[in-house]
Amino acid sequence: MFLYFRLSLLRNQFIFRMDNKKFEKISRALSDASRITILQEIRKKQGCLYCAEITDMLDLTQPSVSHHLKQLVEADLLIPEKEGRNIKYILNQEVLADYIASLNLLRG
Amino acid sequence: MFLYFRLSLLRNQFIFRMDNKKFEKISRALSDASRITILQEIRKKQGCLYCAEITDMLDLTQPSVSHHLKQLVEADLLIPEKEGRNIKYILNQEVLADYIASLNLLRG
DNA sequence: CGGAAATATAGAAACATATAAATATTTCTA
DNA sequence: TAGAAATATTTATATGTTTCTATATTTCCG
Repeated sequence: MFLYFRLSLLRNQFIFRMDNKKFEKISRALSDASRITILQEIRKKQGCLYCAEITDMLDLTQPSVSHHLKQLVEADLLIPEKEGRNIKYILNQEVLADYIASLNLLRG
Repeated sequence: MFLYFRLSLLRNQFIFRMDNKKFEKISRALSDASRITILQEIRKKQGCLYCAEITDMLDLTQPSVSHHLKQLVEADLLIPEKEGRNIKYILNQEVLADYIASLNLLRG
């Protein structure tokens, strides 16, 4: 069972603190060069990119890219949206905001 | 060689963007339950804790704790300060702020 | 319906990580 | 200076991660 706590109101949007398990999972998802690149490229494209575009831009085989995308989706950083046989990946702004909020709790 | 770029001025302090290698290293340091606990406990104690206190509070052997502390230090999240045969670990607020700033760059 | 295109999964190899036991190093103190 | 206390290093083992090749699944289109 997951317990979330409301933390603060920012940018007209609720920010939730995440538990340590989730924080750990997101950190691990962020701890790989290819996955960081994926997120940066999605940011450049205003928040979403297609799977095929990601596969093209990385110097990895298709299954490897699929593996990395899975980690990002399982960490809730990306939301996959099926469009026929293509998949559009959308950056999950809320989870990213929650992760940042958790990091801010570590500060003095 | 390390190249850093000045990003913004916040809280009377410069925030620097970090390169992806450093971002990756910090993320990896944050991707372990014991290390997250260490940082949270340091936060509770206003930013610093002694090695012995950390070893006491974690249910791990001393070498394992030493290993985790090393990772946090090598990621620059903790600054070790020797005091005789004790070591005081201080949270590196600046690096944490830089990491958060990098994450904010991923947002829309 | 059959083939092609897009993505996912399974399996294996190479490498990295977490942990503990044993030992080493550093530094204080009696 | 000898021993104890605090921390680090080495070594070994078990587990996890990244990457590939090969194959499967899903979905479109002629």
